[in-house]
Amino acid sequence: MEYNFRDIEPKWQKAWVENKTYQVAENGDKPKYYVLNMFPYPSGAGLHVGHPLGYIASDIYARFKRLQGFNVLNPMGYDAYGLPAEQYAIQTGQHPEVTTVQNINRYREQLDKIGFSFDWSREVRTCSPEYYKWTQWAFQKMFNSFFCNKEQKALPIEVLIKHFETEGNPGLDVAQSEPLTFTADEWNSWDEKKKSDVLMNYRIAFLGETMVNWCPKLGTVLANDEVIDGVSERGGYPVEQKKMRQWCLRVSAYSQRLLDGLDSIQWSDSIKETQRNWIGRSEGTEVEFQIADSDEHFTIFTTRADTMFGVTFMVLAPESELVQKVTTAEQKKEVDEYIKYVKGRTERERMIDRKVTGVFSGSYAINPFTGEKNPIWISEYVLAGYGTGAIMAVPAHDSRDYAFAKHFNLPIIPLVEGADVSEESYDAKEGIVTNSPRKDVKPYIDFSLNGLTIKEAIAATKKYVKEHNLGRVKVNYRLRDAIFSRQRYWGEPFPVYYKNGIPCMIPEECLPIKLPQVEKFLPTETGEPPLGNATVWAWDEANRKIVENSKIDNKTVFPIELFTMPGFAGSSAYYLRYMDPHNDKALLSPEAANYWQNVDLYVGGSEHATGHLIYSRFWNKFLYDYGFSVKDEPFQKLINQGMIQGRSNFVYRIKDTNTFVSLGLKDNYDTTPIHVDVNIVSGDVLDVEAFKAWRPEYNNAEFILEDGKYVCGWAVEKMSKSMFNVVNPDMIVERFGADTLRLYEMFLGPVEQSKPWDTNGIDGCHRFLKKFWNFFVGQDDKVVATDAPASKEELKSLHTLIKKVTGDIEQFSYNTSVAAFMVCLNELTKMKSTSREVKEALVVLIAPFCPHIAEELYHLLGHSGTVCDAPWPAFNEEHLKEDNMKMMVAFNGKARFPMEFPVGTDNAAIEKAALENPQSAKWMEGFTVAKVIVVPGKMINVVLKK
RNA sequence: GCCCAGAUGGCGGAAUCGGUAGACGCGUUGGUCUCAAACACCAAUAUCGAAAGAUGUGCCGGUUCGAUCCCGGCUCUGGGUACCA
Repeated sequence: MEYNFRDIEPKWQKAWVENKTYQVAENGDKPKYYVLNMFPYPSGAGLHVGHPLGYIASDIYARFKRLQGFNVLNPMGYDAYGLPAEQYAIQTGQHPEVTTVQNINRYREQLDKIGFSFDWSREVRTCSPEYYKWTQWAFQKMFNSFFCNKEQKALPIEVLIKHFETEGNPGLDVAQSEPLTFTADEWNSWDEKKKSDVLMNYRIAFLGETMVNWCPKLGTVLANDEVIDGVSERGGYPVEQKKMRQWCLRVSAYSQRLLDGLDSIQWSDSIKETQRNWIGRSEGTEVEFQIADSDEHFTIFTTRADTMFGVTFMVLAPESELVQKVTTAEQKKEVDEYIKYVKGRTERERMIDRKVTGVFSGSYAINPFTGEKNPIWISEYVLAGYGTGAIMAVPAHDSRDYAFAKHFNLPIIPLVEGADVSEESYDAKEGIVTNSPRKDVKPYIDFSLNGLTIKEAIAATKKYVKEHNLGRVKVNYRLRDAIFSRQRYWGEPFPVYYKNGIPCMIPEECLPIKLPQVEKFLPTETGEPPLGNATVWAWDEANRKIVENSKIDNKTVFPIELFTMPGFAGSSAYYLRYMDPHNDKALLSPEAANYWQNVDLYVGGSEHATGHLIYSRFWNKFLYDYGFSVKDEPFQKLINQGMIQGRSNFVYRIKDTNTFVSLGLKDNYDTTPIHVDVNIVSGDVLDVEAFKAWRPEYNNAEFILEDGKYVCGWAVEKMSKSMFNVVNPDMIVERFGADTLRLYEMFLGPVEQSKPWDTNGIDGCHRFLKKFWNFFVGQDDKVVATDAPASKEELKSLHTLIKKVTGDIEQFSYNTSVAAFMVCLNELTKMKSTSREVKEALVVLIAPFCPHIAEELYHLLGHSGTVCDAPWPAFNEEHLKEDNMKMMVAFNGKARFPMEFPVGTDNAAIEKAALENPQSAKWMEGFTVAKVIVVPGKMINVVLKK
């Protein structure tokens, strides 16, 4: 009987569904293991062979863990909200829900063919109301929370309100948008609106003013890449920087915890490093500067407190509120012009052309260390959003300050011994401090840094600043709060209505607030977001229900928020929902949370390093603070699978003709390379007839062949439709079977590495499975297996494999596992092994990789039940023990010939035997032996000298 | 610019602790089977060389009896990030 994957695979896939083989429940008798893939966005293009790579890798791990006796949760779902479906809706009028469901069904069909062990009974979709009820719920929890810096956790907003009522806010150490000061009396005297506004300064989900790219003509906010040269990509309308009220999440409050948490999880160093940079912790000093001839003062932030004596000017961000205060009457016109100029520049423009710009404000600041008056400048190179939006400029030791000083001809004072600052600044934090204070001026204060190293000088300055009340030591984070609203249709609606300008939460019992129907998916004519098109979108407070907009009276019926949530809202806590997906009383039950805890293994692309993987950790930490999640970190171990690239093929058309020339001859002509569908090319040889049929314009194409063949060129590129290099997994499954696809995807190379797909190589894996099948099944359709004990060689071969595969799977080194299978099968075939013991073990070993063939053979071996519940074969070291050790004799490190010794031979005897071996004489001729190094079992190294 | 990762045959990639570099697969070449092709099987396949042998893991240098592996410097490729003071 042949290996008939076309019968075997659908048969077992059906059996798994019928027997609910992969459904799991909390089970206290077994240890749990939670394997998770980043859930896909179901795009209209369907899956290509690159998509399942991570799913296969995690499926192998999940199956392996199950065979080892773990209760494995391996769920799958869809990140179903997103822009492409909405864009498609705008173009075609087709409701996003319709296309999304179509795409999901297509994905499911494709996934099912590959034989995953997903528990589909736990499927979630971010766009289903049963799911986004809990996204809305979490948002409300964040709205009703603030972050206490002292306890480093979220607390209910009522705690803060109580504090305000009794003590006001002095001395409060909480995360906030900007510093405010008020007393209890002031608080108590404020009306509802004012209180609401003040609380926004503290809530974890809050309405905040943020800078956005605003296009007045389109009436919408544009993302950075939708703006080109200051005008909108679509329409070419002017775009300006505008402060807009948006929902935000106070992710920045969790900066330190997000940073510290990285030490406790097993992620790759590179992704941890990316997150550390993104969080951007920097320890520095805030120093107060008095404005000359004024009572005003301002604060700057610096990490280089050692350079206080090298300050030659100050710079404010153009958006800083201080700008108006420091601008003098004479400079006002110039400053206003500059501010106007900066406003017209987008972030993108600033990035591309980095010219030095700025304007003098007319005022001076007094340097508390030198007493000198430093001019205050305004320049866009200082960012309002970081630190205090004001800096002290030390041109000698900061390249940006240096460029500015050179451009505006400002003084430069070097502060490091031997530093040459005539051509560029000296930015390194190494060297001995000098000129601090300068020897040619009378010291202003009794404080010197001269002679100290830079590190010592920073510490000494910090100490001085603290003791003399000139400022404070401060830690800054680069991490920004996340903007949480979008002016789009296809996303979660906010459970918020506006009562006389005050945002109010729709009661928790009324959730979910379902996305309303609209006729058009574009912004309204008055410039409102698409939800403005909904006619039933108002909140009747008394009757607690959604009603027609026409009923809005702002007394009992109020408008509902028109923004929707961004993509990361639904994907931030989905792993918790998988633990208890059908619970309509809570996000998840405490029982489920306590049993499944957190994700043990998370598999997905590294492109989410600074998006999803930060938001998710933030979201989980927030839920952890309230006890909904039982672990501070959501994903214990993370594997980033690489991309599968496409391997494109080219044909070469001779210019202005319809003649195509083969690769080897193309240099004789003036040709244009043209992408050709990889599915009509085999082994880089073009199927000429298929090419003619491919497109009408090639019907009468002519070819210049080499050796009777048309050879195509090739290149590795991204797998995409436009390059005609997309390979569909369905086609591979049809031709070779799911088991072959799974095996080959893993065999291509390390999971974490990007590598090109080449369908030609798949034959090797398919051949292996055919041989594997033939090893078990004889001519008469019966499994050939004898109960006689396995020979020593068979056991050695088998246990080498057990050891290798067990170790490899733990380390996600699947490609070498596959190679080990091939070697082992080869050996066993040569031995004509018929041992049942060996075959039983082999079936279980291959089950994680190729579950269908394993299941079939398991049954042919006489088992009922599923191979998924078989025990993983135990490794026995005894079988690998050798009688002899094979060693290489090397001369000066170069290996020459092998020798064998019984295990346990002592080093002296080995040395003697090696030197007396007749082959050695040849190499030792003309040399004397300096010493001999014996590495038992490996190497006998004879060190020779003349 | 800064941070991270990587560079090994014609190709994808092995070498898990510093010990015979190139496992395994593809491709290529030769052979067996076949009227023939396909399939299958066997053999060879880093480079130079008839061979003995020599040279080889991006480049230069170092440590070591011995380096793909450790150290210093450089080049290139991929990814992230960007006036973050």
